[in-house]
Amino acid sequence: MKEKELRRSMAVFPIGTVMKLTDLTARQIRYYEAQGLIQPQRNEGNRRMYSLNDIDVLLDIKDYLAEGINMAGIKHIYDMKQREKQKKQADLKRPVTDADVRRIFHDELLQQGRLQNEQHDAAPLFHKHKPL
Amino acid sequence: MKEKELRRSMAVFPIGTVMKLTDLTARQIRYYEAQGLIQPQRNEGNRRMYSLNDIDVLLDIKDYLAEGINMAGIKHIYDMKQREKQKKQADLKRPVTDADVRRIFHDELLQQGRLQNEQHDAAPLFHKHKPL
DNA sequence: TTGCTGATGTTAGGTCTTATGACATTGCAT
DNA sequence: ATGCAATGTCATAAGACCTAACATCAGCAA
Repeated sequence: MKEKELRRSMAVFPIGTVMKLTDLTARQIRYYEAQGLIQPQRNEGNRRMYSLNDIDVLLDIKDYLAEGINMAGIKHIYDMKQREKQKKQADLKRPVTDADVRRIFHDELLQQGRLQNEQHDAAPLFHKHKPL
Repeated sequence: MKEKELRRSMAVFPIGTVMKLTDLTARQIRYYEAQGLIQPQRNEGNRRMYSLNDIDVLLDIKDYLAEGINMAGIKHIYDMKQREKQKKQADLKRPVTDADVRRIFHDELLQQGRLQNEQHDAAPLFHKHKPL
């Protein structure tokens, strides 16, 4: 599985190809990058080069936007995914100590607090269409 | 399997990416195209766009050349592959008749004749390194 | 309504990449 | 030595992409 991941993270597509594969404009793709949702590589000539993973993220963003979730919400979702990934990595690398258990509990409580108070943050989580 | 084939034949890579993935020069890649070994698509701006299949072929060409086989030999190999593929397709579509058997025999005999007389053709089959 | 903000469109000027065609080079094979 | 196969190199033109700035337009707040 390691080689597959590597292939999926190889930066091989210029923005023109990504535009066709995702049906997004260059403006949108660069904007999502500016929002920190993707981090394409650059080639020697300073041109953005995207991986299959990048394309997956862009397609997900499209879906989320279509569902009415705004950038702030999408960023939140990716922050969560990031945290989950890190947690899994850590879990694989060393046994869980009592201190870990306390920390995890603490983190989770913090997380719940954040979610409940979302509307007080910089931007609302939901937007436009499909009101809940 | 149909979708996978489709993906492998999608023209998504510009020549710069292909150069890196295959470690061939643009000159070489275009030359192999001129020899009919690959048929990359063109985008609206007339730029060559390559598929994963194209890249496979290019990597194979590299190997064949490293083995000392020249263009003529490589073309021959790809002609054979082409014929095999067509034969398989045909076999799947209809039962084999006596006429088919005769034709196949005939073709194979012709093929053998060509191989034996290769040195009388335009170019020799083998080349440089690794003499047999 | 008025004004602000988020997401995207559009444009301009500059740089990088690719296309084509020609000529040069290198190594075999005759 | 000659010829051909495979590749290098160069010039010119055109296409793709970059950054930065300003424009638009819908939704929301005051």
